[in-house]
Amino acid sequence: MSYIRLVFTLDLFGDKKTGMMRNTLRRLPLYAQIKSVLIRRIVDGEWQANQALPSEWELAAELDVSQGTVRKALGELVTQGVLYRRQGRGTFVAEVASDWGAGYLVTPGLLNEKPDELVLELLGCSRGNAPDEVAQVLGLRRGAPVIRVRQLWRLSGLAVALDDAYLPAEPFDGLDARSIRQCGGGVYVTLQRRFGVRLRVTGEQLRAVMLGREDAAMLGVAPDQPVLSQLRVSATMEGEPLEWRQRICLTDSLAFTTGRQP
Amino acid sequence: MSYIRLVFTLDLFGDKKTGMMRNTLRRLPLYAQIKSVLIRRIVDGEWQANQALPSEWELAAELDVSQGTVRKALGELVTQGVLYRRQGRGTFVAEVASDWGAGYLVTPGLLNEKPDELVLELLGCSRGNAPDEVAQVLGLRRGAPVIRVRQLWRLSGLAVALDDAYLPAEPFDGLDARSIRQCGGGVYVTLQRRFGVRLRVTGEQLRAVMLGREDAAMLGVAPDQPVLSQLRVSATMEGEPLEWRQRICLTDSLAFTTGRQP
DNA sequence: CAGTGGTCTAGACCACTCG
DNA sequence: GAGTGGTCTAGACCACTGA
Repeated sequence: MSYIRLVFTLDLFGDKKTGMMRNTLRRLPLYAQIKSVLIRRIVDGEWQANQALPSEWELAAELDVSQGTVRKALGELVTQGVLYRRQGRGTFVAEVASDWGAGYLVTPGLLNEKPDELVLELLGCSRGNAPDEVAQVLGLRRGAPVIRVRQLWRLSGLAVALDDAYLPAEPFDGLDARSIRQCGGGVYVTLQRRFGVRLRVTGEQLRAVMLGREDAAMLGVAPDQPVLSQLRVSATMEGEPLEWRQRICLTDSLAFTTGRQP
Repeated sequence: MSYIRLVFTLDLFGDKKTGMMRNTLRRLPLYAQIKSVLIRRIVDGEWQANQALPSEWELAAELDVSQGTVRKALGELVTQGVLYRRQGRGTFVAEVASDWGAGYLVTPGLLNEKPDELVLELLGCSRGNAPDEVAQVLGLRRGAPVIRVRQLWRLSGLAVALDDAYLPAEPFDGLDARSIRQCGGGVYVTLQRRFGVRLRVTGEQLRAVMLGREDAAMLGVAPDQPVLSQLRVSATMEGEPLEWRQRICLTDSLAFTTGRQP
C-alpha cells in the first residue's frame, strides 16, 4: 500500500512481475521468506494462539505472491507445529509447545494410546553460573550467568518426571518464579508471552541411568531404580540454541513414546 | 498406450480431461493414488536401491497426470524415507531401512554428531508360538505360529544392544537363519529381497529397566545395570503390522538420539 | 550443454464448515 | 451459499549436476 511497504516488498522479494526472484537479490526461496515474515508476525503477537490467520488468498494478495507460495510456507509451519489447519475453517496459530515436548507417556504395550494428562509444578527458579556442558551447547562463555528452572511433572497426582532447565540470563532479565507461575508454570509459554521468544526442540538424547538419592527425594520415590534420562536442547525459530534441559523420567509403570501426540 | 493400460488408468484416476476426479469414483486424492502405484512398483523391484526413477516429467506423462502431482507424491515418499532426491541428478530409491531404525547412538552431550558404525550379528532364528502381547499387536490369534529372530548389535566390537523380533510365520515361509545371513543379517533387507515386503516403523516406546541375567550374559556385560528397553512395531507400507521387536540397549557410554540420522 | 529437481504463477474445481 | 483449505493443471524460469 504505502511507499514503505512497497520498498520493503521489493527489497525482500525481488521482481514480482516475472514471478521469479532476481538472481542478484536471491538469498532464500520466496516461500522461506514468507515463512520468516509469518513467524515474525506470530511471535510479535499479531495473531494469538488458536486465532485464525487471514486466508491463503488474502495473505497472497497482501504479500504480493501467489496462493501456492503462501500455501507452501504455511505447510512448513504446520509441519513445524507452529500452525494448524482445519479444512473449511482456516489456518490457526498453534498453542506454544508444552514444556513436556514431543512424545508422551502411555501404558506399556503399544496399543493403548491413552494421552497423558500431565500436570506441571514449578519447584524453583534460580540464577547461577553455566556448567561447562551447558555453556558449550548454548554458545556461552564458561561460567556465564544462567537461569535454572526446576520443575516436577505429575500424572494423576503421582510424580513421574523431574526437569532441570538452563537458560542464558542475559536475554531474559525479568524471568523469575513469579512470572513463570503467572504464565501457568511452563517455561516455553513464559518465554513466548514475556519475551516474544518461541522455542522449538532441536535435539534430544535418551539414556537409562540409576536414580540418584537427591532426585529420588524430589520425586518422592525410592532411589536406586532405573530411570530414563532425557537431554534436550531447544532453539529459537531462527536456530539459536537458548535452552538446555535434563529430565529424569520414571518408566516403571509408564512408557515413553517417541513422536508427536496423536 | 495399450487398451489394458487405458482401462487401468481410467479406472484408477477418473476423468483426466478436466483435471479433476469424478466424485463418484473418488476415493483417494490423485497424488495418494500415484504414491500407491509407485510403492507397488518399487516393492516389485522395478527400480533397485540407489537407482534413479524416471524424471518427474516422464512419470507425469506415463501416469497421465501433471508434474506437480507427481512431485507431491514423490515428496511424501521422500518424507517417508522410501526415496531420496538430488537436485540436478534425479530421484532415487532409498536403501531398505536398517534394522536399527531411526535414531542413532552418539557420545553423550548433544554436540558430537558422531554417526554410529553399528555391526549386526544374527544370534538365531527359531519358530514358536506368539506371546499374547505380540499376537495382540500383530493381529494374530493367541499362540499363532511366529518366527523369532534374535540379533546382537556391536559398536567397534563391543556389544551395545540386543534385539528380539517376532514376525508372523505364515507369510514368511522360507525365512530362516541361512536366508537372513545371506542378505547380510538384517530382517528388513531379507523381507524386502525374499518376500518383496518393505517395512516401516509405526510405533516405538522407551523405558528404563534393569538388565536381566540372561540378557547380560548375551551382551557379555554385568547384570543389574540400567538399560534402555525399546519396544517397536513395524508395518508394511499399507499399514499392516508385521513385526514386533524388543531391544535392550546399553547407554552407559553412548546416548540414544531420537529422529533420523543426519 | 542437456537434463534434473526446485520454485513460482494463474486459474480452476472439489470438499468441508458454518451461519 | 459464502468462505476456507485441498487438489490439480499448464506453463515458466531457476539452480544444480555431469558429460
